[in-house]
Amino acid sequence: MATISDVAKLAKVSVATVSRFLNDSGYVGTKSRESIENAIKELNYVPSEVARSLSTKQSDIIGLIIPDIKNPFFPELARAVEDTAFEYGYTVILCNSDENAMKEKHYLEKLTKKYVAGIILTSIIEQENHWQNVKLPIVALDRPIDSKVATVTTNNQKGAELATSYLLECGAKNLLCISGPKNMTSSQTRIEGFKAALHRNGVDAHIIESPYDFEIAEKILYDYLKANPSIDGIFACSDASAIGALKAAHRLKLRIPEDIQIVGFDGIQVGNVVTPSLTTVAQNIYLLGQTAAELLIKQIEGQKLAQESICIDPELIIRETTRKERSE
Amino acid sequence: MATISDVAKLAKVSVATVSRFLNDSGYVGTKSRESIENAIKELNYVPSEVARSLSTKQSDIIGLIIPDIKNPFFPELARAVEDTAFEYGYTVILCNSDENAMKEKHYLEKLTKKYVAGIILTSIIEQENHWQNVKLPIVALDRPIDSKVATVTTNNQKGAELATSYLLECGAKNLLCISGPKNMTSSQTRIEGFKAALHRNGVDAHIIESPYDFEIAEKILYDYLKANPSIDGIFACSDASAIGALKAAHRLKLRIPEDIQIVGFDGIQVGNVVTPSLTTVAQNIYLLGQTAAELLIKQIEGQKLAQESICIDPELIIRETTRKERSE
DNA sequence: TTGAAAGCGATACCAG
DNA sequence: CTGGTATCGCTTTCAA
Repeated sequence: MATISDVAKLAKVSVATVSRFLNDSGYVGTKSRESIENAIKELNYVPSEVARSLSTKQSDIIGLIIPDIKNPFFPELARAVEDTAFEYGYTVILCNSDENAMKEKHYLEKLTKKYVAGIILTSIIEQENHWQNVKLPIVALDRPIDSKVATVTTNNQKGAELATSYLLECGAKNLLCISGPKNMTSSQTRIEGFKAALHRNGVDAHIIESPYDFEIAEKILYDYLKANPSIDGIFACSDASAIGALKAAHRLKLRIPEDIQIVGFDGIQVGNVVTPSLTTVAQNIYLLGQTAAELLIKQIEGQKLAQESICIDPELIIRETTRKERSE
Repeated sequence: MATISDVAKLAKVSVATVSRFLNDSGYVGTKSRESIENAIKELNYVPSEVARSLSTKQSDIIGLIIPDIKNPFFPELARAVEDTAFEYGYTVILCNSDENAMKEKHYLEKLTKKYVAGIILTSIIEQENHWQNVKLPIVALDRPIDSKVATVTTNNQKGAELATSYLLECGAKNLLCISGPKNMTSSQTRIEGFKAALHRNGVDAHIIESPYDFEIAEKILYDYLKANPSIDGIFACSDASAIGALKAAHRLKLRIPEDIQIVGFDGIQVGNVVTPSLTTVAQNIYLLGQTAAELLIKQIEGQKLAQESICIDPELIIRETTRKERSE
């Protein structure tokens, strides 16, 4: 691998001049410029980002910490982050935390060691403040972590209200809400929205908890629906549990949407391919990722954006698990 | 940020000693050890990987270049790579090439600049040899690129034969094969397998081409099945096109598997959630990724594995788009 | 068992 | 416009 001084030697100039040429900083004469260009060609020279990082204490690497890329919500998010990073000349390191605080900490430290430029984080740790030590620019994605940290989320409350009202509008009388894990703020907020919408309509309802996993949700819902046949409308806090509910209903020979209607939350691809296709509150996943990346890059590049938080509206996508019947 | 010399100063030893301590290389006296440990605690010292990289010319970063993380095949693959990397102390940079040679080249160069330790690559460029310049350890994943490069693939031929024979066994008489893009070796190999199985059985069949995208496949298949109602068995070279076929058949009011049977290829999650659930030749995606990562790390750590190539057997997963009827 | 000092490959300040 | 050189933080001989 050729180095900058090889280039300098061959071009018969100093390394300083080559460096200036490389970074378009300061003057470089036409002759110098030319011979440097040739030398670079000839030596097949590629500057070392590592050396540059060491001397500038900066890098163009962004760390992305998410629970699990296998979770269908995250590929699109990761893609959006990567696209945006690419556009601005950054590169992304992918870390799967498995919702595990130890792993999250491990990665945080590891990324710090690498002088990453900044971190985008869907954190499991919503209460502790172990990122206080992290001096880097951070953006919290999907889950807020600290009021001082820039955050990008979906308007969960609004989305849940949208879903719930629509279910009611479609004639559902006996509602069930499938919440996510209790420690997830987003799930809690969705439940708030659910309750608010019910309250406005004077209806009462059940709430049960299930992880965002369609097989587990299917089991839980199978038992629950069997025991509570009067339920005719379900709002699930995730598409995964909505699909679980759909499968459970299938097994119980309930017709969808005639006997029971279902609305999910997230807007992942599978919802569209399942039969009947899932009515859902779709988060704008790509925009979420893109916005987070842009916010981070702004911070990295110096613009202080004092506790800027961005909340993105979701959108109700009506498909086949609900019936529009204007409640007569 | 504290540096190694801060630690040395505080611990009243030399940086060399601290370095030896950090890397467990060479002797460090008990007293030195102790004071170094304290100094590190006190200063909250974290070694800089960048500086280390610069002096050792090594790093613990692995580059992973794939077409698109949104493609349902890749999240699990990426996860396997990341898990394995994590286990061995490496970190992975994710790059989406979009099947675009320019982007692929860009990333290859970018990764080189960063002194990545090695690269795992699902390449679009199967003919050109632009990786000849890349001096780094490389493993080709899913798609072979060069006989000199270690490769991990699924046994596509065998998988296709498995699928085709099974379709025949289930009584299908009039087969259609949906191939992938012509320039993909894996798709070509699957077609070989399809033909081989047919040949053994003296049956003839149609082959059409479709991208690995279920919406496009649905359109193509809708027209094709409409024009060729005699087709009663489909082998798709990807689950995506299989699902497209399934949807098309649905729209044509064909009953599955009574009127038409379908077998896919890949074994992605959605196949299981679609209705009826998809019979498919499942690649062992996780193992694929894990093996590639292990092969790469072995190379990185010095073991020369002259053109080692690993071919992993897929497995037929029988679900609901086929009917087992032992050919009457 | 320890430390001094020479790199690693760039950047950037300061003279010229 | 250009070049010398200190510096970034760590590793690695080589002597002591």
